[in-house]
Formats: sequence, C-alpha cells, structure tokens
Amino acid sequence: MRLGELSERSGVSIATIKYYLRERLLPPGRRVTATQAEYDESHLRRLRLVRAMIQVGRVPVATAREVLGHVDDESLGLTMRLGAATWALPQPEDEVGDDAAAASARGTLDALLAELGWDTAREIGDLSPVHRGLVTAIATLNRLGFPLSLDELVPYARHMGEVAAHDLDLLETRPPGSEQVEAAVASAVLYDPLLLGLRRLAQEVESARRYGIT
Amino acid sequence: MRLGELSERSGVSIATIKYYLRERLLPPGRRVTATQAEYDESHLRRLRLVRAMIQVGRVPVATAREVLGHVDDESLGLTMRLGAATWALPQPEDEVGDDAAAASARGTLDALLAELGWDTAREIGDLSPVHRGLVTAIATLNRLGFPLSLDELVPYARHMGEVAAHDLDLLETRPPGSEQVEAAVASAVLYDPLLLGLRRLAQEVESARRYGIT
DNA sequence: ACTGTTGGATAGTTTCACTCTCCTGATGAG
DNA sequence: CTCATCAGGAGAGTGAAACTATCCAACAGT
Repeated sequence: MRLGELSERSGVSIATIKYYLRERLLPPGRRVTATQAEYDESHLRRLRLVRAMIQVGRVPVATAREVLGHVDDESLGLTMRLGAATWALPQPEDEVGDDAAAASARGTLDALLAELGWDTAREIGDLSPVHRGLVTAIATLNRLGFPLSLDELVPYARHMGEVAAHDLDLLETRPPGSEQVEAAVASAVLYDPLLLGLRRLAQEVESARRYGIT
Repeated sequence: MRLGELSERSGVSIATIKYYLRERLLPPGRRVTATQAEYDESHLRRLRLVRAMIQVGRVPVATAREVLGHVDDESLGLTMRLGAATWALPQPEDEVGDDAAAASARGTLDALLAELGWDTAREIGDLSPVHRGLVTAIATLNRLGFPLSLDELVPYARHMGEVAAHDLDLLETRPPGSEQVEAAVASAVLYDPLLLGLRRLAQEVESARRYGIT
C-alpha cells in the first residue's frame, strides 16, 4: 500500500505520517521508484503502536524512537528487550536534589525492596530510571507533608507485584516474536491509564460505599 | 513572608510564582500596601502541591486550577470533593469514535462493573471522564490487536479495588479538613507514578525470576 | 536620600508535535 | 503525447503550553 492508503487505514494524516518517517518512528517503505515507496501491514501495526504511545501513553517522540529501537533490536532476549523498553520509558523527571526528603525516600525504598525480597531491583540500585522515579515520587510526598511509612507502602507494592505477575502471564499467551515484544510495550504503556482509571473508579465506588454520596 | 522568601523556601523561581498567581493557581497574598503583599504557610503548602501536580503528575495548568477550585469548595462533603477533583483530573483524551472497538470496549467494561458489583460506577455510566478514559484505553488495545477479555481484566480490577481501599484507609488517618482534601488530591495525582513505578519494578523482578537475565 | 526589592503587566522564549508549502518525479486518463 | 494528479522528501511555519525576561512605579531598610 502507498502513503495515502496507510493514512486512510490508520486514520493518521499524511503530513503526520511523513513527520513520523522523518523522525524514524516508522521504518521507510520499500522503494519502488525514486519517488515512490510501498508499505505493508507491519507499517500499519507499527503506526498504530506509535500513535498509542504518543497519544494515550503521552510518550514524547524522542523517547518513542528510543523504545522502538529496543523493540527492533533482535540481538536481545525477551527480558532484556522488555527491560530496555521499560528503561527508556518516561519517568517523572528528576529534579531530585539531595535533601533530607530524598535521602529518607531512598531509605524507605531500600527497606521496601529488602522486605519484599526484590533483590534484583536492589542490585541495580539507583541507576535505573524506574528506581529514580520512585525515589522522586516518595520524596515529593515527603516534602508535601504526606510521608509514606514502610508499612503503608508494602501493601501497594504487593498488589503491584501481583499485577506484574498477571502482566507476564498474559504476555506468555502471545506467540513469541516481535508481536510479543510489541505486546510488552503496549502492556507497559497502555495498561498504565487502564490501571489508573480502574483505581479512580474503585476509589469512587469505595468512597460512596463508606461515606455515602454526600 | 514575601514573594522572595516564598520563592526561596519552595525552590520555585519568583517569575514562576508570579505566573501561578496570574493563573490563579495560588491565591493572592494579604495586601499590605498598594504594591506589597504578605504570604503564609498555606501559600507555601499550596505552592508545593501545585508544583507536584504539574511536574510529577503532569497535570496541565488549566486542569490544576479547576481541581484546586474543587479542593477549596467548602460547601461540599469529602466524597464530593474527592469526586470533583477526580472528575476534573486529566484523562487520556478521547478521540474514541464509535467503531466496533469502542463498542466492544464499552461492553467489556459494563460486564466488568457488573461482575464486581461496582454498581455506583455503572449508574454514572459514560458521563464520567474516568469511565470514558477506561473505554478509550480498552478500545485502543482492541485496535492494536491486543484484545482484553473479561477474564483477563477482572484480576486487574480486583487488585486496584484493594489499592483503592488502602488509599481510603490512609486518608482516614489524616485530620479532617482541608489537609484531608489535599491528601486526597495528592493521593489521586502523586500515587499514580508511584504505583506505576512499582509495577515496572515488579515486572523487571518477575521477568528476571522467570526467564533469568538474558 | 539612596539603593534595592516588590508586585503587577506585557512581551518574549522554548519545546513539542505537528502542519503547510514547494519541489521533483512518476502515473494514468484521454 | 499531454497534462492534471499524486507520491515522496525537505524546510519552514504554526499553535499550544509553561515558563522567563523586561519594565515600571511604589515601597522599605539604612
């Protein structure tokens, strides 16, 4: 198919597709002549994934390019590709600072990982953006005057641990290959709003149950 | 305290504070003379909350203004204020369309709410932005070729239900009043990245556990 | 009186994600 | 063969969002 059809089938404007091609979010089509190229179903799938990452997942274009680079890196195993993609995903940009709040947050997180036996994560330490993002989040809550104790944090972590296990269960039902990696990215990016939405909904329901609708 | 001190204590530049004042994210100080005003601790707290919402929670300025308006609306009860704030919070903006994917997503969500007995949420139906956000997320996954069955969705919802219950337990430990409402906003906005970070971390750990580090 | 700040208003600046305009080179109907 | 049409590519332009910088008159501390 050509650019026009790709645009029509995906609902993305031609100008935007050209932009994504320029930004290398979408691999170039197979060149037919000097001024024409042919696209296939994989381009359509990739385009939809890009759109989902950017629009639903709020992932910046530059970051999306990086993540997709890891998705396409066939020299890595599943775990590493998943990890690489996760690694590149957007974190609540630092601005941590080394104040007391940050130090306390680091301590809390360390204790949490020890408590749960998540030693893999502890070894990686604060090199991981995920780890740093968590420190930032806890530190911010400290600064705001809503400190999180270990006891309050552990139940959250346990639930998210089970969610993660369920994530991987679902991933295993996919045929291995790039579809599995794409599913991993979709899971990382698109399940976020899903889970948060479910939490909000549950909060409303629970609040109504406890206090009535006043 | 005056602008300069507010800036120093919060770490936010004077120019930015002026911007927030202009945008009514921060109530004006108590006027001392025609060209000078006095700020207090509540301004500092509010400023930190605003920063957290915008920087960590990625909440747009206009939305933050709306949310804070509800926080300050003392004519409402706790549930309603929490609901109002939640209601105003940013959703993965629609662009739903009425295609088959959206219809199927609506059906799945309805079934889920019935299954869990979350009838309060079902009555509100698709008026709620949270509800619509969920439909968008599920529909997007459908379109990408990663359909979510009810069976796969239910465990997620149960876990988030427990998380929400824990959220409200924590909320009850706060002294009633505006601090409680602020805690509710902080919970809604700032726990998001915290939970997502925990999920990512748990995914890495679980993946390493299952498949090794390859 | 002098120096430096403060609050307020207005006008930049930066970043990001597109979107528009041009241009060259096919391509297909008549 | 011709001529309007469309494809692809490159560069400049646009609009929104969140700041940031510049002015200015009115104070405040010394």
